[in-house]
Amino acid sequence: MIHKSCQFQRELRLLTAKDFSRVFDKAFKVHNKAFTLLARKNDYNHPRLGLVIAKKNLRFAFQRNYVKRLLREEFRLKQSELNAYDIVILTRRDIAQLSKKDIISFRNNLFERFKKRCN
RNA sequence: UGGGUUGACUGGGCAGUCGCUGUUUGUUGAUUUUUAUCAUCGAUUUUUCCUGUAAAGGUAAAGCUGGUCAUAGAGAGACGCAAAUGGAGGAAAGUCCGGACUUUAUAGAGCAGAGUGCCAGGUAACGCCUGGGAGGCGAAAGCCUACGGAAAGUGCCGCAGAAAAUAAACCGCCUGCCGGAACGAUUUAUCGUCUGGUCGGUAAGGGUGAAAAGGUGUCGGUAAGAGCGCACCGCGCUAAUGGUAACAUUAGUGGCAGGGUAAACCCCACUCAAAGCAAGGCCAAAUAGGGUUCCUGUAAACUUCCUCUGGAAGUUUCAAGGCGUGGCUCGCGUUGGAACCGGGUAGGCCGCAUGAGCAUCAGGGUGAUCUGAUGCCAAGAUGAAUGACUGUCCUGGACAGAAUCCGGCUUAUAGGUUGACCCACCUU
Repeated sequence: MIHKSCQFQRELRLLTAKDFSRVFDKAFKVHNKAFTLLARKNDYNHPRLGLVIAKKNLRFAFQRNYVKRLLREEFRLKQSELNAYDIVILTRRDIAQLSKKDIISFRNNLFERFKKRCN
């Protein structure tokens, strides 16, 4: 049961354009320098994650992959602490100038603030 | 040993924990297909009996067919679970070339357009590669080169310069002619030198320019000069020899065509149909719309018939009606009903991982590469996987992420391994 809470399977992701536009329509936001987080309550009993990593902000594919992996890993490990929300995380323009260390700290900051908002 | 040139390989390792994704096997078995048996229900056919003038209705049996339930057998099998096993690159990048594949087009030929451009070979093909030639750079190994045509035509070439091309003559140089008068000689009016003008000759020298109609010469020649002649070099043409060829060498011959620019138009030779995996193929819900068939109803119109103030049949048009608005009436809104067919959207599946494949060995070839034998199967996602954390080791990890697939080119790249060659120095 414990290990199950650290999985990241298909049902934990936003899969279709409908899911995404549902969140974009009506969501509350959490910002910092690197990311924007949009969230909306869903009808399941688990959270779901969707990522929007714009090519405009991060030009090279390896950078985009790196950011995606960071966010996905954090979501995977923290999912039991999150409520049943559909979450969409967008990158912001300034992220291209940040170091890997900074990106990690901004990521942690984002999730902390999101948890506070939920509670 | 140091410096240099040029190929080939590699692109952090190990252990543990957690995760993503493909494949295979096993397992559970939602669901589903099919067969058999039993039960039950319906349609239909035949027959029995009953009612009825008839049409028809009811009843029972048999045959056939379909649905449902149960049991048994066989098969498929989602989401899962478990185990095993695979999971980015040398450039995956740029999208610059060439192919495969798909759809469309296509008798053949031509024009236009685009591309290529020393020769030969390799290849599925290429603008790639290999070998060779020519030119250039370097002391050498070696490196670089869009390397066909300017003697088909057109365009462009500032400034300078006399002139930028059937040549011309600014300063010069030189013969002749007409003068001058300084000097020298003497034959006393002639010669030489100098000097002014002029008819000509000249292209050696100066000057301009990127370029001035080959270059060099203690050569000959001349009034001075000049390919005017000669020798050598260069160039053109011809021949021979070597080479598949590009080309090279040698000999003869011509005193010698000719400014540059063709990544300017152009000419010549050769090549090319177009669009791309969002190609393209298949399955296909809901809603809306299309077509075909059947059915219900009643009204109107028309036609035909009969026992003619009426009735029956047919055709066409239509919706009385139905449904919704809690029930009823009015009102309002909406609409014939059913079955089937085809197109097609969302969505899904295929295309899609066995290939101009890789490894080893043998053989042919200078080589690119080809042939044969044996062995191997090596990412396949789709809101898009190939990762995170911890420990440890070292030389402290660069550039950078598959998206239909191959062959190249170009660009980026920390460090490491290794072959060959050149030069210098030292030792023997």
